[in-house]
Amino acid sequence: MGTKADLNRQHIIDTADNLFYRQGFDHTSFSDIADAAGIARGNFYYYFKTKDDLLAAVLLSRNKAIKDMLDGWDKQMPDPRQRLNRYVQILTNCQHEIKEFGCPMGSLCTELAKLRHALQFNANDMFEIFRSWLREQFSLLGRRDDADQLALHLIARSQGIALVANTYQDAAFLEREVKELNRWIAQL
Amino acid sequence: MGTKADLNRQHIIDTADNLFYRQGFDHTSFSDIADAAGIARGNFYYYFKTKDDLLAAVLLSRNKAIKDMLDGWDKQMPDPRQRLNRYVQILTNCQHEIKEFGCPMGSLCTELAKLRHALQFNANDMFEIFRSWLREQFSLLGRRDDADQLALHLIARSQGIALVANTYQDAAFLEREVKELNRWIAQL
DNA sequence: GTCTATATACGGATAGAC
DNA sequence: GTCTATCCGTATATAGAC
Repeated sequence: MGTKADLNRQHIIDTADNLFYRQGFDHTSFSDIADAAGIARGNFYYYFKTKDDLLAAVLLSRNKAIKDMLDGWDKQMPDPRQRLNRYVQILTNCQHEIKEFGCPMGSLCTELAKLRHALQFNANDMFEIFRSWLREQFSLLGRRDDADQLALHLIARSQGIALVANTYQDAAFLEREVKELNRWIAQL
Repeated sequence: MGTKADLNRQHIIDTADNLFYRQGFDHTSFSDIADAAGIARGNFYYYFKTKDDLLAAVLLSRNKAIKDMLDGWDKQMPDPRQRLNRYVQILTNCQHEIKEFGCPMGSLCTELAKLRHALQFNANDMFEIFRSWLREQFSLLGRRDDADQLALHLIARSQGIALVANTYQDAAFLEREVKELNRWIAQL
């Protein structure tokens, strides 16, 4: 439904999503979100009962965005190898954000693990969507036996690159490692 | 100096270090540290003026521990390949902590980046100590031209493994990837 | 649906007795 | 050096007028 309330709700979710990414979940206050979204603090609770409710909504919103993106890739690209390279290309396309704030998925999962947050494992769904999609591509390449291991391997490689690029704020390192991953995909 | 005050100071540092690792820096309060260390909140400020001072002391303490460890390895093992494998073995030895809390260096750097903390780049020193030591080992293996790139590559691989092992709380994945890294070192 | 005002808890940090 | 008591800011969350 495209009612005004629904649009406001999604606007809050998008604003919170962005701030959670840039500042961390715990470190982002309702005031931060309210200010950035242009609404009053009090009105906030009309849409979300607690901060955890808001986090849950952000996670669902992210999951949908990831699924939509992968569906689009599937329609545009029939070749699994091309799809794998498109996955790796995220690192290049988002290199400025990654340099500043790391990976939105990895940094959030890391934080929720430390907080021992109730939604810690809900956040894994983001990775799971990528993982099953990657598994499918490796299967199509004939690697049915170790498709899942290859999927997790590629995710871990990407996460390591994002973490180091963020820590060192080094985009050149990121570019080098992306080329390395492209070579790895080519020789599978 | 081994005075009582110095011992207390180091005791606070060690307690804070452990809590920062398990709960995160921002999420750990003075009350948490005081309770865990068995001292009163007020007495805390006799040793450290601010929370940031305490973090700085924790970082220095970590740096010293890393240097001492690497010096020990250098004395025990003359072969650079053996040393590289010993580095990777940290993942296996610490798999339970990594599964629960991730890598102490990577998760702290990730958090400080989000907080835009003044000591964000001080925390990188931990990685820098490993990086220069790894660079030395790759140089000894005859890879003088790309020694630094190999060092960063290995650090990124390790970080990705720790992050995914923590996110999925999956020790089997960690073990598989460690074997992969051992193969990579063997065929350098 | 949106706002202001406020309850309540907890954070870092300080003062000062002992 | 160690403790208790406390200030002050900010956080989540709620109440209730409009």
